[in-house]
Amino acid sequence: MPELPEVETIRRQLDPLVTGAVIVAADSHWSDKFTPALDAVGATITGINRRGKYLLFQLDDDGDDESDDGYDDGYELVAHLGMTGSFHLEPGSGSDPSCADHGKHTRAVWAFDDGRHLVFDDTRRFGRLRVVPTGVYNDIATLHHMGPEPLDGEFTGASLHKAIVGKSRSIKTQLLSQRPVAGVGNIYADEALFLAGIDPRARRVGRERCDRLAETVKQVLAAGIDNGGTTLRDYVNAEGDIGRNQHSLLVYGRGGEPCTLCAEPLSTVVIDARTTTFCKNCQNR
DNA sequence: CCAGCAGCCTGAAAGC
DNA sequence: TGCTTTCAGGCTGCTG
Repeated sequence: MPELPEVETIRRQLDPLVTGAVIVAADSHWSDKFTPALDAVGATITGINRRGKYLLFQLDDDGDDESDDGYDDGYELVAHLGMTGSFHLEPGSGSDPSCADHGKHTRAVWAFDDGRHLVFDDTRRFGRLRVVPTGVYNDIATLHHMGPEPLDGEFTGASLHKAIVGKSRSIKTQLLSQRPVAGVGNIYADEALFLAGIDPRARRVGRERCDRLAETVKQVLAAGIDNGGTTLRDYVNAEGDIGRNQHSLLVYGRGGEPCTLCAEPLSTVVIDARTTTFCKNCQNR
């Protein structure tokens, strides 16, 4: 389940390898979640950015701006990995890409002018692809309303508090909404709430606790990146390797095990259909 | 506008 | 040649 650290790990690996490549052909799974892959044909990849859990492949549409459509800044291939998405490159695969020639769960393939293929696999098909004018996210609701990047300085206890004050949903639900802060998923939400001493079911979190939570969100995401992401089931980076951060998790997936702070058994509850692990003793509502 | 929830997906694991 | 049920969950789109 790729969250910000996993997506950032992939971005860092892929960016130097695909920058400058020209997409000469593409193929995709029939679902309209993936057919937008074909819209990138003809473009040159000028780099990869990331916003929250979304990868943003920057596309230069070859200088053909005669249409004067107001989108001189080019386009972006927006990719969300969903639960099980992954990217990798295959060398020298030719200019006639076909998903069927790759893995059983390959959902999109882009052929480059040098013969390499960029391959997107996604077993459960929770991922999505779109090509949009750069920065125009009106049709991608979560991206359009995305909160600040957690590691770039804009995200603070004050901004977190401002984003959640007056809302009645649990703090964990709000973190997962991507609106108070970008890129936090189930694993890192549980970890950050544990370190901040906040019960994930809490519906009122004051300013001081927001200060703590903002710090622990940054802490767990930065550690996740340093460790190359968390692999519990499916996640692999662009080189096919698993992450190492699963060895650093303090609560996620450890229901029933002793809390590392007080040794009481960790509790498991379901919040919004997501398994949630926390310590009733160390985390307060 | 917000809160809540069904639906999308497949394979691994558990249950019988 | 085991079948069935449960579980994992990010996001979309609908309802109230």
